[in-house]
Amino acid sequence: MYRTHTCGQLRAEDVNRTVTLAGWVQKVRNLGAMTFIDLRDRYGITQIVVEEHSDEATKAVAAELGREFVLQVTGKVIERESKNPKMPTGDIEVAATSLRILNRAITPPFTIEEHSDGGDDLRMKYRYLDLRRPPLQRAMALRHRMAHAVRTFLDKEGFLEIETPYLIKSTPEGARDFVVPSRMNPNQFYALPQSPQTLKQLLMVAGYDRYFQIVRCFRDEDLRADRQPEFTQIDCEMSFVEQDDVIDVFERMMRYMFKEILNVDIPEPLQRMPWIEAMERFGCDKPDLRFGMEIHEITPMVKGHGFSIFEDAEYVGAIAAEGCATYTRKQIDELTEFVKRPQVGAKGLVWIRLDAEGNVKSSIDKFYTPDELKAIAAKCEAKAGDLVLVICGPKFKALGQLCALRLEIGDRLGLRDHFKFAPLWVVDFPMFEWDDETQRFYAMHHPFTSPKPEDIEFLESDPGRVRANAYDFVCNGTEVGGGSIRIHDPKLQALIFKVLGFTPEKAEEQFGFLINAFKYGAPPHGGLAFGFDRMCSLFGGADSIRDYIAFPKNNAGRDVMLDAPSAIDKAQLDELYLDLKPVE
RNA sequence: GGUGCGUUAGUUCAGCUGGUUAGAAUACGUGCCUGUCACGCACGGGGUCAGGGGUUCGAGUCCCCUACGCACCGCCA
Repeated sequence: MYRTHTCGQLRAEDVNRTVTLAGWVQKVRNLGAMTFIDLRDRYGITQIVVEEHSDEATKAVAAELGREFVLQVTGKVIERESKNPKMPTGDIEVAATSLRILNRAITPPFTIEEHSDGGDDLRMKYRYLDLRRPPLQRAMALRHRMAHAVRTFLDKEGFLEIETPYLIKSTPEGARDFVVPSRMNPNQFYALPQSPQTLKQLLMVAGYDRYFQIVRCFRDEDLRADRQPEFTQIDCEMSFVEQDDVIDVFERMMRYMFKEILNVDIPEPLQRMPWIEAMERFGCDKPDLRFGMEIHEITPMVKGHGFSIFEDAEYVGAIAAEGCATYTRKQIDELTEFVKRPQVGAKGLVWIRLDAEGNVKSSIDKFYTPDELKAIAAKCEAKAGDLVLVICGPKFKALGQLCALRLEIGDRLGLRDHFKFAPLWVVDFPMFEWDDETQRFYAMHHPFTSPKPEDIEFLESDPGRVRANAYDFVCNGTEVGGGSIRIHDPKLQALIFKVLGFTPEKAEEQFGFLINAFKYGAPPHGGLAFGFDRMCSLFGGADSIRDYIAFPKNNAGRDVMLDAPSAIDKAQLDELYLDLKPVE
């Protein structure tokens, strides 16, 4: 037996017990006659003491120890002479009677402690060392507990977890597919699923009316802090349901998760905000409701005063930055620079300062009287001491820029507290999005999403006006989940494909298996999928999902630890009938 | 495809308007130390300043290219 206890287990009541521990040497403090060793495993740290009267063999081993040696210690638990209240095991220590080196370690490239001195890149390369650190171990444990809670809840609700294949058919709509060549079917490729969307719909046809799966999905698109090429979804689908039924189940699931994992009570029921309202009040479809500073349209108030920038604009909108009237010229310039960055793309920023006494001063004093400026400020719900910030342009572009500005101010004012949660549903998404480049409509969600019955009449005449039975679960400015009620009527599905520019032949080629299945009695159905990694980072209070994935990819989609992707040899290529094209 | 920031000791970083032998902290090694827990003290080793090109009497420092890292825009039905 390698150990009788873990390194996080022993307490004052264990004094006098003879124990054996095994773990990694985090730190050796040699005081000359005596040596202290911090021994670590994933349960905690226990201090080992090698005293002067210890036998020579034990002292010799202690003198040899280095960081991250794997060590087995046998000894007696004793009360510490000087206790350490910062450690759960701080009342005791183990007086070693025997030390056995189970394995040696070379010096690690960074310190393996609560706060490492290593940079992100280095820690990623030695991920197995970083994963020894308590913050990463807490993240892995959180992820485990969350997956467990999901399964517990959905099992109780009668959902079956059913696995779907990873080697499936490529469907060029949407994200780029990762593809896998088939040796037995030369020149043909599987695709890895971007989500099990069509498969779970087939499960509905098959009569499994409550399905879920915690499943890996793959998208060959550029990465972000909250986006990985392979990521995990809680994928769910239900039959004989309408939008309210789906929202009901998964709102209860989220309420259960918040309570079970964080002991946080979220409102009941959650707010449901129509997409257009989210856009007009917050500038985006995933509003951060942890703070106010909503966007207000002031277009009619500013027109007709000779300020040509506003005269030419389709839309003029503003937010009132709380307490920012004291911002210096330099700080306002910084904000102006922020909105003018290519990532935000505004042409400029107009400001109106409402000082503590209620006097106004602005960058457009020449064009508006103080009373007019005060009226604009009032429209934005600005109080004395606030700074009104105005952006104009094409409506949805300007709204997006105001959204970016609002979040920036929120960050600056510390209003985006990681441990405050503001969840909501965003509903009534548009069915289609127009793409200027390809001059066609794309499904905003996916082509199986059903339109609102009352909007079906506009499908052909005015597709941009049609709203979908689609809904997103949003929290703190992040889209955590999304779904829709699907189409189960083949005629309606054919019409949607037509609006999306699919010829019947193209639709048949890509989705024939689904269209065909629907001829055999498809129940009305719908569902949704949560981004599990994002949910973990949200619950863990982090911005990046990488710390909640044991072995994540870097910015360029590389696994720097494995050094993947990598070239394969000629024999492997030949077997797959593949030739490589030189990179330009 | 694009924008911004970054790359200097094992590690995290400093290094100003270009100017002698590139520093600090920490880690590492050696020695001393009986209550440490960020142990302490002393000494020591450790550098292709990411790579390439250019400007200059002279480049870690300025310019260009490349590579790599991070964040973001596009993209992510």
